Amino acid sequence: MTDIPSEAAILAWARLPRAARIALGAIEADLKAAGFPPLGWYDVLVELRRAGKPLRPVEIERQLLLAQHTVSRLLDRLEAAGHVERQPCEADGRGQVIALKPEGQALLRAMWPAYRASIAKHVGAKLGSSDAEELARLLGHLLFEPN
Amino acid sequence: MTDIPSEAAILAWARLPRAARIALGAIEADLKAAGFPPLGWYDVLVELRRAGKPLRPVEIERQLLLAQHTVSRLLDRLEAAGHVERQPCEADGRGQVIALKPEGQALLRAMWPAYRASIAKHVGAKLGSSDAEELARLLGHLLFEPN
DNA sequence: TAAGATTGAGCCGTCAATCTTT
DNA sequence: AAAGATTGACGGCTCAATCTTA
Repeated sequence: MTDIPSEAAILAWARLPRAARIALGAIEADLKAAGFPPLGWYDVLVELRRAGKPLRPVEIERQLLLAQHTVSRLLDRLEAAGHVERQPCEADGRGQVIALKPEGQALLRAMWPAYRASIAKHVGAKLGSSDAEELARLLGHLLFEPN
Repeated sequence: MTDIPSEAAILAWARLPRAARIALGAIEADLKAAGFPPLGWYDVLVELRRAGKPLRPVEIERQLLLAQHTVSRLLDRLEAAGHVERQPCEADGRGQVIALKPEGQALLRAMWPAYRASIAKHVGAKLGSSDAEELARLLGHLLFEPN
């Protein structure tokens, strides 16, 4: 494996964080204007809902590809806002388990229509549907290829 | 234009910030391990070198798609580290002009081999060259399509 | 020793306000 | 009024250390 990336790889790399920052900024601005919290909250809550049961913080970390301390502080805020609850973990005394509260479920339901519309506006409208599929596929390579 | 994005658009959106965060984190970790500063520094310096002349902060903002205050603080650090110099702007008394110093040029030259190798490892190695081209093209849609 | 999780300190980006010049 | 740029206060992420249990 060479140390010299192709020109195409360099260009793709240069655009990747920029495109992510622009889209994320635009979508978060929409949500904020509608009175909603940052997307990190949504990501955690939706993960809990998908699981259908309380999760360990370490499971959330792996799913969202976030660092331990980042998740820990995110959970601080979510708990303070009443969306989740930390419970002792029966299976492992070191750990805890994070339970989704009804308030968190309600937040997910309230946010989704605005979030969905913002995705349509800032992502969907800029890509044909075959382009969107292709983009998802290529990003998947970056996410799932082993180092 | 609909408020309902396609499933493909939703998936592409979900992966975009995650892929960017993973790649950025991995590349910055490599650079940091080699004793180099964050990539934001490189981005600003390379923009100044490409221009071949001092730039206004507002030009840097537009090129890097960053906010005014973000660039202002980045320039604080770059100036404190001796890589750039703020000069008064002759054409517009409100503004300034940012000049690249030899130390900044030297940092660019020193960083590039490590940076390039890290791009190859974390981006190039995960995409075939036609995939890299395609990814760059699709990200371009997200970046350059009007709102 | 290693793994799950938290915490204090510090850095960086953001918000809102401000200043100067156009 | 509007545009370029900066600044104090603050929120959130990161680093390194720490604690507890496996």
